[in-house]
Amino acid sequence: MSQLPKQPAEVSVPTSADVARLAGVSRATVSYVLNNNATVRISEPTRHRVREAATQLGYVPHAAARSLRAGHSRLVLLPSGHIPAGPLHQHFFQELQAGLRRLDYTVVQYGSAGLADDEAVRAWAELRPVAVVVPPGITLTPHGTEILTRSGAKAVITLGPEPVAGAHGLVMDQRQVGASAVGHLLVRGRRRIGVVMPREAGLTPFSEPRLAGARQTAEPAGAHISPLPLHYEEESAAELAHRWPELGLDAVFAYNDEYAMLLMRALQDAGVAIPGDTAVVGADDLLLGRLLRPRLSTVRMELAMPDPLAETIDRLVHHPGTAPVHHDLLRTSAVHRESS
Amino acid sequence: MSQLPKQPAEVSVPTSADVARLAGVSRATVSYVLNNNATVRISEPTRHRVREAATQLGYVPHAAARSLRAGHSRLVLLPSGHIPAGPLHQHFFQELQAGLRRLDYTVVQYGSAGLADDEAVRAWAELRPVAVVVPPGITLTPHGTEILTRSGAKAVITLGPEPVAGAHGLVMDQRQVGASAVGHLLVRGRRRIGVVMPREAGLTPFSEPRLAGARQTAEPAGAHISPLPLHYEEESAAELAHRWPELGLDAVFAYNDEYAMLLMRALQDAGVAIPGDTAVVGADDLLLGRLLRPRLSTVRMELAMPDPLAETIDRLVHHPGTAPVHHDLLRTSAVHRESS
DNA sequence: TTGAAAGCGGTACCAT
DNA sequence: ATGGTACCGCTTTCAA
Repeated sequence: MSQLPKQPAEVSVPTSADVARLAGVSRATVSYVLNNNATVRISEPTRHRVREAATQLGYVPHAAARSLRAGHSRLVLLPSGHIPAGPLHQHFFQELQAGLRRLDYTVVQYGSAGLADDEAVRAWAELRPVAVVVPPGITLTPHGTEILTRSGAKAVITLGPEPVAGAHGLVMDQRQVGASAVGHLLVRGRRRIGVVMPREAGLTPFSEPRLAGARQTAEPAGAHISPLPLHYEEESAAELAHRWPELGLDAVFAYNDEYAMLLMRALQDAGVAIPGDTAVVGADDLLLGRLLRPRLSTVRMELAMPDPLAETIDRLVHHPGTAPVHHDLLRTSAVHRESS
Repeated sequence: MSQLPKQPAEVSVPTSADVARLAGVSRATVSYVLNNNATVRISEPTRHRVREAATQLGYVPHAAARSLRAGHSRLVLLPSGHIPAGPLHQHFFQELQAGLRRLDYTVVQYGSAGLADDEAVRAWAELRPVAVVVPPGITLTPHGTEILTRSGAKAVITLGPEPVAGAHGLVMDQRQVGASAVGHLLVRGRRRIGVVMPREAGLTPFSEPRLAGARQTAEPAGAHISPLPLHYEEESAAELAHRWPELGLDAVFAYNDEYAMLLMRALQDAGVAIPGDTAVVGADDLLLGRLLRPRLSTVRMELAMPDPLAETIDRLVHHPGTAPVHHDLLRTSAVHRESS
């Protein structure tokens, strides 16, 4: 059983020609058998000999050669950025990936951190993906879209907050998050609202739109929004809590539950009553937020239809002519607990 | 400026032949120029014309064709499983990826969730990666290793708790985590120690070794270990906390900080004094654990040398003969706060 | 039922 | 300083 072959380093990779030779047939026949080609009839004994030879050699077809010949790949590229992917996204991609694999696509994540926009796009294009799904936090320019389509991508899909010219946009409008949070706070009578802006790099693509959404919602109600830069560190939170009185805020939307928990603890330590003096709202509906006292109010987010998305991609691949689709994936709702 | 070309759907992808035609040279020359081939001298005007033509057509080389010809790729494959990747791993991979890219490798994550072991391995092998880095939680059999090396992989590296025959093992021995936690508890005089076992699927590759490490450390000290199955849900924790008195434990290692926070809250709500009645230790050293009262004791984990790992891989690629390396990446240390 | 051969997009040797 | 061309591994007509 699989005793490691201590060959002199240079083990040559078996090709379909090797299989053919061993089975005593032509490469064509090997291809027919291994791909179960229905348009051609191969005798059972031959099929058997070919299969036998293949497993004996440990033959694995060469994807590059195959798709080179075919003129197209079934590769779906999923660039990933520097953003620490939260459980929500991870789950979403997991589903998407499963759905695409069911449709017989090869899904691959390509880490693009540290590449300039167009470098990254070129790198993706070299792989000749049939579809590219760009998550929020990675910027795709119209020019980038063009490079991709010109290199054969049938579907280019952005998940960012803004539709990109030429690409199909499945929008995740982060503004909704800010809007839900602030809406909730307004209903509960708050008017002077802080919005935490994480200082951590890479989060701006999320925090800026959330702030914008907060502003849009606050304005008509005559409420006031103050951005509050914050590091994800105890000292930073303590410092912010320290000057809380002079800020004169009666509520804060803390970007997400983690920043909310951090800030809430600091505020409590500084003697600020929650929700008495200041209401606190997070986002993500983490389990941990429910363990705090008071329990953390939050904005719950759901990503609709990862699976239909797989089918949408499949449709786009087959009918590339289609006009860009724009869809909103994000569903948000405020969850009232005790901190607001 | 990049007005979207509303072509009748079938835009043909430009090849090096197209570039050659437009520049009025041969394909060979195009290759020389675009790859800055030093072994051949091309006149400046020609170089210019070629570059001009390439950009004008939006030419991007075809990676598959290139590596088919070259006989090898520079692809490093990084299978990813169903396990919710924590920040520690994400950071580690980020670094590894950056390091490898600096060495001019193409790094790609391949989601293998829902594939049987050998299906997955075949799928990887089809891509003819030059190296494969298998994270913990994904099982690689010796047979799988053989398939990969036979298909041309020069370096197969496992990050799991157990070295795999034939592969280079960069071990992350999760037992250390349990050992550190229990060691800490023993020093503080605890003897009847519970170990939380998450019921969530996919965590067993981590939880089992941690339990084993706990047992190994407890035994010589005459301490007793009780596994405690727990769902990551408030009800499950409450239920466990409810029968805490009858368990007669004076300490618990809660798998990680998240489970620890969950359990600690439930215990407090059930009237169990922490650390008076029961000491609690988590793992991961999350910031959030420091916000609890009492502050959560934890096991800090560090993944040594992601960057040297990139260079190790590079070396392995160049000198494949090398005997399997086995190395321990994980550094753990207990951090005493207030919950123990 | 099977085989011979062309060709996918690049690269690199050998001529010119 | 350039061009012609064989070849990488695989699929797919077309012939036999």
